[in-house]
Amino acid sequence: MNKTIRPTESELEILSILWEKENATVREVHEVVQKTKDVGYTTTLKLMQIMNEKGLVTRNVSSKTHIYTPTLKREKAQEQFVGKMIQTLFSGSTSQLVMQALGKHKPSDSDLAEIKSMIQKLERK
Amino acid sequence: MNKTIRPTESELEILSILWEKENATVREVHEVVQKTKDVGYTTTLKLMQIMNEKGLVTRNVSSKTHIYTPTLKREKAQEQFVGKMIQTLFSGSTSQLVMQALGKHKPSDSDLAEIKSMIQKLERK
DNA sequence: GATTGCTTACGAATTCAATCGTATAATATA
DNA sequence: TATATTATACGATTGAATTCGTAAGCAATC
Repeated sequence: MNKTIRPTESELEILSILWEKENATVREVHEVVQKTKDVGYTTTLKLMQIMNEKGLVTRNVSSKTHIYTPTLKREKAQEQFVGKMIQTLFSGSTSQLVMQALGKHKPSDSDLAEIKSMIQKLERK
Repeated sequence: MNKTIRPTESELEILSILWEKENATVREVHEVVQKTKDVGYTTTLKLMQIMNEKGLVTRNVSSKTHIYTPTLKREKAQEQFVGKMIQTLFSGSTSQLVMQALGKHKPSDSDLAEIKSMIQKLERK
């Protein structure tokens, strides 16, 4: 049961927009999508309709313009993708992933502090 | 130019095997693939041929049994996917990715030490 | 009330990943 | 040498993701 739902590339992009906004209309989503991809409005619409069928989102149909809300939790998706990534790209080594991430995209000082305290917590275990 | 080459799911799996072994024949790769997926030999063959066309691998054809070598560097792929992931799944926050990874997949003590020293290096910048 | 502009629904076309069957050549072995 | 094994080449199929055109409804505006 509960087969792992695996958002596709485009679905993930839409989800990320919905996660940011909490919920949104097709047009709102499409406006953001258009900044990176050159696709028509109905494409985004169709995509979101499919996502609804798949259960990735729900929608409020009470007014003419529907409002979409993500059902898949961001944390869930993060877990899924990070796990897969560690396996195939870092041969199972979490620390390798962390090193790569820190090396290429340096976080702010306060974020670094946060990570440090997390490490200390882990060390005490 | 130099459009980003984006390995698909299956291609990534094959690449990860090639990265491990440095280089390998179709049969060697297929033997590993079979442990997880139930697919025919020719499927793996075809996949690797396509990867060759795409330039993801090269092959030495001097003997009957070809030997495949990855051209896409593991580090390159890591960079690509980690970057994308930070964007779509962690709204640009590297530290969030790091926290999630550490939380769900705790590294060994020595790895933790390594990460700590990396953070210290970053803090000095 | 007619026109214009959005919005959804839906079917269809296209593209691409993945899978496999069959033919053919090369090699090993009986 | 004849037979069996193993390899590549290649076409074809399947299924899923993506894209878009068109129709139809509703609402604001002329």
